[in-house]
Amino acid sequence: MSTEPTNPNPDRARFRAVRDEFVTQWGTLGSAWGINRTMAQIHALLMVSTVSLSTDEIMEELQISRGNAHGNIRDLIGWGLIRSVVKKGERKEFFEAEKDVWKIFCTIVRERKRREIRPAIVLLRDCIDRTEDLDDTEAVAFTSQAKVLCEFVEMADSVLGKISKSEQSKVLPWLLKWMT
Amino acid sequence: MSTEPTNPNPDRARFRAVRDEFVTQWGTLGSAWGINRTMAQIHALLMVSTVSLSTDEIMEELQISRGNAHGNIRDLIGWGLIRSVVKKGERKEFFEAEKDVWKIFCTIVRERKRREIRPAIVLLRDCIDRTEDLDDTEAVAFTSQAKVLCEFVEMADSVLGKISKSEQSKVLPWLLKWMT
DNA sequence: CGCGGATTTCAGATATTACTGAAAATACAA
DNA sequence: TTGTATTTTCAGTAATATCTGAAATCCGCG
Repeated sequence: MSTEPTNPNPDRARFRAVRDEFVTQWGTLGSAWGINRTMAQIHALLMVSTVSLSTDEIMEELQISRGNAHGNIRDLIGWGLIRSVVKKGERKEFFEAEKDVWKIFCTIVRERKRREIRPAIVLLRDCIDRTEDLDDTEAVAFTSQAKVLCEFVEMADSVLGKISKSEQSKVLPWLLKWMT
Repeated sequence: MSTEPTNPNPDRARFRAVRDEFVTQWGTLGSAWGINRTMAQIHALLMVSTVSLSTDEIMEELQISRGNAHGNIRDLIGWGLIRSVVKKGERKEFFEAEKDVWKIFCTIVRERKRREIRPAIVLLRDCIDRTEDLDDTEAVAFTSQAKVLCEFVEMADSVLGKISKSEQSKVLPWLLKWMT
């Protein structure tokens, strides 16, 4: 007899390994986009989970503390990327992620617009307001560049707004057609 | 007579104050997008500067060390957002930023595609490959979600590729028209 | 060569961000 | 109300990312 116990379910083990790698790597990718690694991991985990998970299950899967899990779960709810669901007969909260990629995309776009694009516009407008009346060469160039940037960001803001308010069924085919 | 010396050039002082705030805030915004604060600040500084700046001038303006300035300047060159220029009669390097917003946008899109979108596609394809043959319910759901994500990211990749290869003069008016 | 200004490197210091874990607060059933 | 499961908070700790500054290297010039 072998000293190595035979793996009782190699398929399941393989699935777990791949899923874990996905969750881990998704976390890494998230940090490149300014998203907290753990938050991206929890999101990834819930996106590919068929059932809703409790805080304890998330803690166990990702080997993280309660406080960490809790905070990041709340943040994800704040972003609108996951929601809490009540299971009958269960006292604790369970969480599930939106699975529809288009909806996920629109949610992220909306939140980024609100949290980062808007503040950029406010900053640029303010810079323009406070330098428009100056006539020093440097100042004029500054104001002019700020205006160009501002117009661009404002345009991006409205385009993203339009897209995120559209139906997937209207935008996607149309994008695909335009892409050829 | 006043103890406060009269400011010799209030306009210039105001301009400096606004520009400094712009540079600082742009750095903050950058970090929300996963960009090193100092790198974003150097980029901001060069974007609104009418003249090219040396490493020493950048160090002075942002009050940072030589090593810090140097590394971030190299990174910006790596992104293609700034370039070094030689001034005749000067031994040291000077740097200037691309000022055209559309070009800046396309450069960032191209680099993000290469550095972050492509790796995501590789990850997703790999996850799909390694789970496609499994028939456990969980695994099937995982593969299916990975496929949906992958298709979406691939589509985003091509759309962004198309846009960043287009002429501003072709895309912008067209976007504006579509937006109304 | 050898000098001197400019650039590059990198080990150690610092700052920032994220995480832990236990205590406090809360919610709910009996 | 009281006991218990669950959630929330947060001070302290850890991990990571960033920065400093001095030494090493590079490079054009006489």
